Amino acid sequence: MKQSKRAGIKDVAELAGVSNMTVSRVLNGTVKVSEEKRKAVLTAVEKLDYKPDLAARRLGGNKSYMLGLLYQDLDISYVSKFLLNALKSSRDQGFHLIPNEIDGDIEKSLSSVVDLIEITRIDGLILLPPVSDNQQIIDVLKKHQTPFVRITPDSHFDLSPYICIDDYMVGYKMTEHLINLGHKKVAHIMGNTKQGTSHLRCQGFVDALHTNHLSAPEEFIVEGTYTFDSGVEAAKKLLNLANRPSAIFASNDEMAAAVILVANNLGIAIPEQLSVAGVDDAQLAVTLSPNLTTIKQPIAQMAELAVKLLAKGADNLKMKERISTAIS
Amino acid sequence: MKQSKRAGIKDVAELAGVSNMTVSRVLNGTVKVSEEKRKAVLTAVEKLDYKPDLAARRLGGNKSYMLGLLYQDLDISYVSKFLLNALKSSRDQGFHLIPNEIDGDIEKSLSSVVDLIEITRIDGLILLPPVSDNQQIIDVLKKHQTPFVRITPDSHFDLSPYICIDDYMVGYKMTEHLINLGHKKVAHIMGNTKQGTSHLRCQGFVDALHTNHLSAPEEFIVEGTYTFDSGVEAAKKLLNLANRPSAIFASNDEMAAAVILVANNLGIAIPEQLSVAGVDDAQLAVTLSPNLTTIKQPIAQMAELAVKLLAKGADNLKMKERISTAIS
DNA sequence: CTGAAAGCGCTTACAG
DNA sequence: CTGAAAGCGCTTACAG
Repeated sequence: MKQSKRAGIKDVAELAGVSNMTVSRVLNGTVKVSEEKRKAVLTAVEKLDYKPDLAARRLGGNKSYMLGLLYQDLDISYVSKFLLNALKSSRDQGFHLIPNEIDGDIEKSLSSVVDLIEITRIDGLILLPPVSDNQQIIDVLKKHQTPFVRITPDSHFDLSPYICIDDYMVGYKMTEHLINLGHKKVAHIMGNTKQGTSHLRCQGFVDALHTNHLSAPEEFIVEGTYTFDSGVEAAKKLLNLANRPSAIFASNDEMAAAVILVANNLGIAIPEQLSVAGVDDAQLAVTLSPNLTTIKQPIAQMAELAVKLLAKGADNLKMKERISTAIS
Repeated sequence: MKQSKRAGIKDVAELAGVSNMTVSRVLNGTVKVSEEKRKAVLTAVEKLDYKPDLAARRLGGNKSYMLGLLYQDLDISYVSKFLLNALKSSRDQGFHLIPNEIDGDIEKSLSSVVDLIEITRIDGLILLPPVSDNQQIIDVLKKHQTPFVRITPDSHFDLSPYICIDDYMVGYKMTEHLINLGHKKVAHIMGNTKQGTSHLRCQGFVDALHTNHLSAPEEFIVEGTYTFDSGVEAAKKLLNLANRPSAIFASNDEMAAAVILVANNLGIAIPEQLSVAGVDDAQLAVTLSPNLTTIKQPIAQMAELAVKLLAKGADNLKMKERISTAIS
């Protein structure tokens, strides 16, 4: 209470009867320290309420305990929710998160990112879509060899570690959800077949049916391209079938919305005669229609995982992390 | 391009033919340096693309170039907008902003604030409402002698510097706005007379009338308490007047909404027979009714001012800063 | 106006 | 497993 100054590492070392290094090692948990000394250090730390200075740690070592978050528009609910959760996770991990906007002024944006790397020496960056696919940003990060994790990138998946939802499980769970609703005749509108995502979701769909001793006739799986128009085409095919499905699971919400439109035009009542399900993509975080079942992105989990990956250090970065999803 | 390592202050000093100190002084602009050397330094800085390391600056000196922002709920549009603007201003001022949530877990929240002060050694904090009136937080900041600026606090204005809108101008401008609309008979519903804010807005009202060679009869100024109910009472008094006003300026939106309700009940058409104006308080940032003219808080300006005040250092902190407003 | 010295509080090698 | 030394890259006094 009467301490004129905050306790430093040497105060702790003195009280514990060890050297600075032992204190440092106990706190960082990198190297083995004898139980005896470890306890003495911990006790001293507790007693003095010692907290290692962030700047000194950065300057002496090589970790800054700071992470950056690159976003484009904070006003988007997806972004602010991610930020909120990322801030919480960062705090839990003992890191600070510095949000940084990437806007139209790309020169300025790039220079602010470089400053984050060179001046602040952040330990890593999280890129939110659409920054996840900003080649200029990625190039700069690569050049500076800064660890970064991209959230749901659209392409170039091999460029860096990234986090996306588990698309197989998306397909599986949504299909299972429809089956649990009592549906036996479930159809699927695939997304663009050039994207792995589409196939994963479709596989989940097929497997969920199989697990539940059901199967879909060939004509129940229609290819789309994730656009509303392609959804309209696909829906027409499915709903004009002699033996039409009682539920349609579209690979994204745009196509699901198209299904609803077509059904309405055909006088098919939703949800009485047809259940429609979609998947919420990327920044979208709203349900397009009250009659549409959709899968929302588990933003909190993605944020937490992103922070943890970077907090653990660049070495632990795998190329891909998948997150399970919840149906709403 | 081929530099194996980033340029340090000594590299700049060497290139410029001066000492480290001269470089430091030129960059911080604190002390006079001869024009000749200053130019040499600047040239060298430019050539080497020198950027002083943040941690070293913090450790060597006493500024961290980091600010904290305390908020309670990022989902509130007022908060995310403030954050966004504060982030931009911080960047412009060469500071980093670390957002930190204050939630129900007050122990944890307080400790995170203490960490911000003791570990990160931020240079100052911005408190957003309702944190601006959180006594526990304020006590901690006072104890640690950390500079902080409160945004639109509700009370205890002498506890710290704070930023609020210029209430006199709010009253003045809104009244002027109504006069410009052609109104001659403008009434005012004051807010709680125990708060200075109410009197300032009322004075602005009176002065605006006066400047425009108008005046309000005594019964045109009614006291309210900022509540909806008090607005109803006040509106009844005003609208039942034999010579009733053609425009009513209420000191906040709650009371203005009440006026609209009462007018509707009385069969008075808005805006044909009556114009209603209010003031957007604190976190509110939406217009309550399409027929209501309201003054919005200049969030961007407040954020910028808050950052600038803290960036300039504790010495420059005045107790009160006022911001002008815009009518929408 | 300018500089040489010391120090900020940690961590990285280097020894043992 | 543990410690003494040196250094991270700046800035603060202290001199002149």
